[in-house]
Amino acid sequence: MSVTSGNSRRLEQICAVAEQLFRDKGYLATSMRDIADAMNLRGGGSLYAHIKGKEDLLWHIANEATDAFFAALEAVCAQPAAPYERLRAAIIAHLLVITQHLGAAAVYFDEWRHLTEPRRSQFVARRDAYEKRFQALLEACIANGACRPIDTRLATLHLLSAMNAMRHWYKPHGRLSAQQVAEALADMLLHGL
Amino acid sequence: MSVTSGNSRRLEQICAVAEQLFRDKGYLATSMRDIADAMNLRGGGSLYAHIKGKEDLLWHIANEATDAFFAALEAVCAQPAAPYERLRAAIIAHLLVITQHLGAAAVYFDEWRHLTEPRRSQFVARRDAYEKRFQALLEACIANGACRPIDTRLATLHLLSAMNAMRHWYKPHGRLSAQQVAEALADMLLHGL
DNA sequence: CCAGCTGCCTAACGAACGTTTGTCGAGAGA
DNA sequence: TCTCTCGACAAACGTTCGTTAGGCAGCTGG
Repeated sequence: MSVTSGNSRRLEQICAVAEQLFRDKGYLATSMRDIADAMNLRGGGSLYAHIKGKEDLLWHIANEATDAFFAALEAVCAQPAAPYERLRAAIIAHLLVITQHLGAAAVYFDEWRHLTEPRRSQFVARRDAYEKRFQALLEACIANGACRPIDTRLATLHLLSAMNAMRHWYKPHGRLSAQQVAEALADMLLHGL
Repeated sequence: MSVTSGNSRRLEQICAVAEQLFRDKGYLATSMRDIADAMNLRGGGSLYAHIKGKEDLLWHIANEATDAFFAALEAVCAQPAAPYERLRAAIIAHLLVITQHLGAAAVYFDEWRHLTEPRRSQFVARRDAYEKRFQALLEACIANGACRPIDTRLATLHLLSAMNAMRHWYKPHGRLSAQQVAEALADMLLHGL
């Protein structure tokens, strides 16, 4: 994973700080000196004992996010359930991953395009595979009669992008818990306003 | 509008090119030299006969987008209609503005945060006002009984962010026309999957 | 025919960026 | 105690950025 040396505890700290800054200001607007400052280091150079370059941070965070989404989806699919219940569970699981990894979600949805090849293509391939799994869940619902026969491609694009848009307005420690927000959102997505 | 001189036809051309690049690569990743290149000019300096600075372009595009959204919403509200039909018309109008101004939409939703104060605050204020108008439309539907009594704040956030997420996947000249996509999306938002 | 304006060119500026390098103090192991 | 390792420090590197300045071609109105 492109680590140069030693203490991987420290690497996780750097990634956590970078995640927050990438979400707040964006990848390009975040300098190595910003990250160093946020860790109480005096110069950006100190970070290079732990990483090979700035893009390593982006790559590491992007993969963490991808892993989290896949893990949540596979946990849902591992359990026996009717197509509709499975889709609903997958939606809620996806939303909960976002609420728990807001920084990584920003990288996963917005900042990934600053990856250079070939990592960018690798990322996109994994992302596409995840979307196909979701589309299959939706098609199972329609085949089952649990959903209206709508355009599945359009519906999948809408469903995923609508879920992902949650990162723009969800605030932790708000009036509702993450679980409550996720359930309410799943309800609106499945049954409308 | 921060124009330094002369031909405002040329300014519009610059903005059109910048809009495209800001959408493709992001504001920070787009250099003045990139914009000049895309206009077949040989150096970034030539642009400064028409603008005062890079941020002027962002500001100009952001305002064009805001104006377009407000104009579409006011056209809908100017016509007499029941709350539900008015909400549906507003949704479709909003989606059509996005399909017709994909570059400006990218600035309106993503790149605006690179505006510096006080313009950033001015932009956010206008954006908030627009969102409040939409929330009022939704509340009218609930008061009317046309919609279920859901959490209006949550529903508004979801509705707006779900509509805006369309910019990530909509492609002009696709299988469906913009009008068809907008109507299908409005249907899914209002009635679920 | 010429004066003036407009728009683009070229070159350069200072600042900020990611990254590299050499140094040094603190702690661990023998 | 000596030695080795590790993380942080400070300074500097080459590049790219937004921006400025000066000059020059071509059109326009008198």
